[in-house]
Amino acid sequence: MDSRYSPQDIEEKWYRVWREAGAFEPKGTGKPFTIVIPPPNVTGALHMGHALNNTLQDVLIRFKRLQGYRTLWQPGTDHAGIATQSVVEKQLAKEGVKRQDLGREKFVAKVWEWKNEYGDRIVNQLMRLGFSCDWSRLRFTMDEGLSKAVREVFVRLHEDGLIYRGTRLINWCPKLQTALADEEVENKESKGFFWSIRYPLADNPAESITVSTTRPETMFGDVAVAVNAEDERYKHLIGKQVRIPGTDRTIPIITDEHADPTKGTGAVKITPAHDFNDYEVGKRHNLKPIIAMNLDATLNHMAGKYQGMNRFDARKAIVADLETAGLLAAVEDRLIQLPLCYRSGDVVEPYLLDQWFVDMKPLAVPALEVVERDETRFVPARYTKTYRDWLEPFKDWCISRQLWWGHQIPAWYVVSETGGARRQDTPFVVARSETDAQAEAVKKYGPQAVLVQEEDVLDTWFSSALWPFSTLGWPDKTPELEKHYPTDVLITDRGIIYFWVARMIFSGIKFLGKTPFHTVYIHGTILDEKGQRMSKSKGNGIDPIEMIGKYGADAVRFALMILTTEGQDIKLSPVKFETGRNFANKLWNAVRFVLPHLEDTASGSSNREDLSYDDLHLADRWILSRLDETIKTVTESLEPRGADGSSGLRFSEAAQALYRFTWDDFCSSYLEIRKKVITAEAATLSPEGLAAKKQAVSVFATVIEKLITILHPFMPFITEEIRQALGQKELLITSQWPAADICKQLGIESSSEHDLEVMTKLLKIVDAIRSIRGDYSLPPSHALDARISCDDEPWRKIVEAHKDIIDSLERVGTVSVGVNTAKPAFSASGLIPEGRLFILLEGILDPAQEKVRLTKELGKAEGFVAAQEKKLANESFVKSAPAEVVEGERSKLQSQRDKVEKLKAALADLG
RNA sequence: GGGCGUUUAGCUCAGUUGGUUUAGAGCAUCUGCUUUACACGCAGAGGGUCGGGGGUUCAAGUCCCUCAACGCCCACCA
Repeated sequence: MDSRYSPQDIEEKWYRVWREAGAFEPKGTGKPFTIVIPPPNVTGALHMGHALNNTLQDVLIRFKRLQGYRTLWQPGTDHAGIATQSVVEKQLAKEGVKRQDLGREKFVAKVWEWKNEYGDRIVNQLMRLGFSCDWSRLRFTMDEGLSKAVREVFVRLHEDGLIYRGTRLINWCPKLQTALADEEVENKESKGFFWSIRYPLADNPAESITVSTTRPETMFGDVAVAVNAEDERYKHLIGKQVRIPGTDRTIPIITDEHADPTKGTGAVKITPAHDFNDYEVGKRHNLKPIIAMNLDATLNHMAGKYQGMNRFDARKAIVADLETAGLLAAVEDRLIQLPLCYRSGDVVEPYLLDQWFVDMKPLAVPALEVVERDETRFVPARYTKTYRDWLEPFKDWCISRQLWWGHQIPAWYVVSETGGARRQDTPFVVARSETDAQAEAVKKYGPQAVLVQEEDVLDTWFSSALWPFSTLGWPDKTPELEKHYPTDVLITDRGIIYFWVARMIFSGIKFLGKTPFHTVYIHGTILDEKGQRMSKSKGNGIDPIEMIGKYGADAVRFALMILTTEGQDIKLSPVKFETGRNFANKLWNAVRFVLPHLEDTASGSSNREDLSYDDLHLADRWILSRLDETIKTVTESLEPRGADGSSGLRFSEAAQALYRFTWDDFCSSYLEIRKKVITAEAATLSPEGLAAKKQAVSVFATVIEKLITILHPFMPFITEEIRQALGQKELLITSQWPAADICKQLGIESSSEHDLEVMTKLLKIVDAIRSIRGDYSLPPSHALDARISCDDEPWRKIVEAHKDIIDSLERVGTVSVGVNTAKPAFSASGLIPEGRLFILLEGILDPAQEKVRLTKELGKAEGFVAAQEKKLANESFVKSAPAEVVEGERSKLQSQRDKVEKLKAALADLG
């Protein structure tokens, strides 16, 4: 074994072994535990967000697998409608080809080609991190099975009257030429203008009403001017007609509550086809909307001379013309919220169009209830509010997209009913297949019915919403569905609570009658070291694959886990992975150190049954009880939902417990104490010595075996490698999670508290010696003579019995242990529990320095005593605080008083 | 405009239901180490009074109010 752990050598090997062993597949008759992966886009490349998100899932899955659950981590990818279509379009553009040149069928074939060629990239990248997804069950949202689920859901929702087609004002992306859902629009603040325009009265052009707008180019779609009924300024104008400048068209002045007298001029133009508020106003007043724009965001025939101009050029031209005509009353700078398409970044136009919608209220109500009833819980809990606030307004979901890549809507227009053409009033049938559609159309409209399928595809999120059950085979009744739905925990980021989480919950309830997961864990966002989001355009991303190459997959995983505290964003920089790498190296070396002795005593974990309480050294008992504590902490921290209903998923806490135990307790203390015994040359030992060595090695083997098991979810590769090095044949990944009962088994439990106490005190003696060594900058080569003075005989006996612990942790020449011994000349004093410590420093001791050191400590102790005395002198404290708290404070005071006395004595001794 | 989060050593962060820590860790800094598992290491040390202000309480980093800074999300661009 090399002194440096080289992850590169073993990661690929173990991943292959695990896969060949089928270790990732659900097995056995244990209780199922299921996680569905948030499917990455097929176009995606692995980023740190994926690394974090999936490491969390893998930690849980491996933990539960070791606990004996029948685990399924269901993987897959998302077809990502717009994103994927854009990628392929861009690629074609390089060859000078437009998708329209190819036609729909050929273009879609091209996208499939692209998917088949590059779609596995992200999957392969996920594998590099060791993720134990059941890859044999890899799914894609456009697979035949999942598409079947999509059609089934569409048909059923339609049958239930929850899907309808209608003309509504929707968000239109002119660049992508498709409708968008509300959540797909991002508002961004931007500089703009607020123009006030005079609309002359029809019957008296000398008089006018001034309206204010940020979008003058929509004026050709105006159908009214609204004022507030209470607004004195305009009362005399209500009911009159005004002429839209540049046209002959006149519109009425109406009253509506929407007109706010405090905003602008108080009079507002009403453009129902191009503004969401105006749309509502128009409905209230029965005003027919007028569309003034084409789908490519150029003005249409309503705009007269501006026809054909794009919206931004037209705006400039119109404003200039108004100014010339003297109709521009005012111009004001203004910050406006520009609605942008989340994919293309183009300015979204509200547009009146025929689209398909899902009626949300009947679906949302039960989805709110499961959260109310705690059947699904958000961690952190605050996201419950985010979820609720989004669902509660019950806004219908626009699900149709004018794209080619996606699930084509399973609706067929009976064009034969409208003269062979598809018109707005053409009837349609919705069915699971074209054959079914045909049959139904024939039944309804006769044998001459001619069908044309709806061209629109469904919103990508429509299929992702079904992910927890479509991936398991629904609508078929598969064994997987039977066992693994509902799933357990969903782990994702806050960005897709609306898009995805909410929709999975209502879909799961609607079609399977149960919420799809009991816990939704929302992790933080990975930021760069300055706290900015990582993005391609900023170029501030950290590539996980590069980090794996540099530090190893285990190091990347471990660092991310130690940084994951509930819901907190993570400021990341490459140096953070050093923690993980160093930790792996530490563990590696501990094993490397003891391994030869495991072999030469043949006391590997296989024949450990001879471990018995009587033979155990104090350090053995101590490390075993620390191990039990660590097992308990890690187990409880990882549990998603404790028996008492408490939330676990404290990843950082678990990782830190493992780190501390391994580094501080196991390596720094335990191994150092037992080093001599463990490494003693077997051939030179007496029978007793050999037995002691075997004991020590057995304890080491026991601890390391349990330790690598509970560490395995975090660092799967190195732990599997160590397991094999220990001579175990069975794979660690499918072994057993340990119970925190080793001490109990060995009969240590009854005395463990005392052991812990003694050990802690002994370690404090070592600390005191080391502290003096440090203060005098004495190198380890300088062996110290230590005199330990105990306050009483029983304690002296214990210290005497465990002198070897002190000796092994600190280079001492002689250690003598007495009771109330006098301070030797030329010695430095140290404070230890139930005693005093003297280090002989003849020729080294600097009384002045010693005085400074002791005085400083005395000051601290005296300050504490004063504070404690004051506290305990406070009658209301003694009266109101619980007895044990008061008692605790009293004993603290006592021990500090003791300390003060000893320090004073030490100072007096200095002379 | 509304909602949420953050503010604790130079930096990055822990700190459960207020009281066993006179505030912890890692990194960085300083000192001493070729101690034969590990310099991706060992030992020691310095460094915060917990954003500001007010309040509740015997007791507050921990609860309440308020102010400030930073960040995120949502909101009809009249």
